[in-house]
Formats: sequence, C-alpha cells, structure tokens
Amino acid sequence: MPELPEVETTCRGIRPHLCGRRVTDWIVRQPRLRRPVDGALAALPGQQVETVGRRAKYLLIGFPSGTALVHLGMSGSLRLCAGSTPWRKHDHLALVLEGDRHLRYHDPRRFGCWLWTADDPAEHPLLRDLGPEPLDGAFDGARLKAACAGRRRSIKETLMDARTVVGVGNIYACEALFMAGIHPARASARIAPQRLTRLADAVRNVLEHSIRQGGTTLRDFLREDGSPGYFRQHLRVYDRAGQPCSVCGASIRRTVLGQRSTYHCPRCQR
DNA sequence: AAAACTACCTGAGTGC
DNA sequence: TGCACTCAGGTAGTTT
Repeated sequence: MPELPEVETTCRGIRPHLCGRRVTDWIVRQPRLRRPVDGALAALPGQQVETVGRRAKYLLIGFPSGTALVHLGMSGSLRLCAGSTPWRKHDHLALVLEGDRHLRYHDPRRFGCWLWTADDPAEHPLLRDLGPEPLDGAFDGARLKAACAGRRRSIKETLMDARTVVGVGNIYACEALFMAGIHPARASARIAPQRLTRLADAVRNVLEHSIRQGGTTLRDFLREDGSPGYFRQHLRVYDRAGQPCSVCGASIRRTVLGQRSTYHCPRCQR
C-alpha cells in the first residue's frame, strides 16, 4: 500500500475534483473487498461531496448524510477519469460525478475497503482507537517514549503499531530507523530518550519528504491522475539488499521482523 | 497485557 | 511454456 504519503498524495489529488461536486451514480462491479463494499453507499447519488480528508490511512469523503471511509489496502489506488475510459481489470467500483467524471477504485489484491458511517467518523470502531497523526504535532519523542516503555518487542514493530503512531508502514519504518541510526531489531525499551526523539523527528521528516515527491511507487501505486510517485529514488535502505549504504558503503542487509522484510545498514544502525 | 499468528487476495518473479 | 513456489506497500481479529 499505500502508506501515509501515498494516501495523503491521493487525498490532495482528488480533493479539488470532488469537493462541491454532486454524485450522479454509484457503480460497483466487485463488492468483495477485504470487507464487503457497504450497501449504504448506494444512497450517494444525488448528494454533494462536502469534504475530502484523511485519518491514518483512511480517506474520508464527507457527504451531507455521512462519510465514506476508504482504505487502499495493499494495492489500491484511486484515479479520476472520463466516464468513457475503458474499465481495467481490477477496477472494482466508481463514484460518478456530474460531468461524467469517474473516481475509479482499482485494487488487484482487494485488501482495501469502502465503508460508510452516518456518525462522526472519528468515533468509528476502526478509527477511534488509532494513535496520533505523525504530521500534526501530536506525535513526538515523548509519545514515542511512552509507547516504548517496558516493551520488549523490536522498535520497528512498535513503530508500525498504529497505536504508537499511524501511517508508518514497512517502507517508512525502515527508512526512519535508518535516518535515526537505530537498528530495527533493537528492543523498544532499550533505546535512549534522545534517540527516540531523533526517531520521531525522522518519521515526520521522511513522511513529509515523500509527500513532496508524490509518494513511493513500487509496483501498484499511482496518483489520481495516473502518474507515479517519485520517492522511490530517495529510499536509502528499503528494497536495497546487497547494495552499498549511501553513508558508509556497507552492504545493506535484509532480515525479517514480525514476518515483514526489513532493511538496514549494519554499520550505521545500532 | 503483550506478543504471535492468521486471514483476506492477485500478480510478479524465480527456479526447475 | 508451464508448474510450484515465494514474496509483495496493510491490518483486523484471534490465539497463545
């Protein structure tokens, strides 16, 4: 997926095309996503989009009667196109807007979801227990320190836990740990406070940098206009096993943590 | 309570 | 060419 920078890039990309526009139709070709597409979304035609926002990796599309919660899962993307554009394989649904513009949802692995809530989305069961946003000042060294206290598990797993901070997936966890010089397998509780502060800063910095580049495109992710993100060329360790570290030249190592591929520089990260 | 594991899917790549 | 296998950006829900 789409980690936070990719979702934020999508959010910013679609917002100006959606806000204030009326939905004229709702087309579902494949309702079987990770969770079934919520039938309540059939009430969208006739309603006008009021807001497009994001909480963690969920996109929130606000209407007068409620909010659509959209998750891109592992391989999802949203694209704006003309209604006449041929449907591709894995284009599972479309929000049709006035002027016959389609917001098409494409997701080969179908790990995403389209849900609906008539209430405050922040109180939705999938959102209410999430941790702080990394980019709005709610996440800092103190929050990270609290999440690490007494925890034996690896710092990378703590970083990827949405109760610690939202939006940090496998790529950016690896990158932030490299920037902070911390070994991904290090026990969370065994990291000095000033190093955790540095890590919290690295998380924010790497996410902001990636957003400026339009996110990371490995295989599936594309922006709302079909263009890729350009952060991939800035990755320092992710998917670079065997290649030299950009700082010290040591060979980047791949390990497995929490069943996820993990990349680090054995010399720079301790 | 925390940590470990499972499940949901398709497609790309690799080795034989 | 084809088969068997591994791996992939997430995360909710269950089990240990």
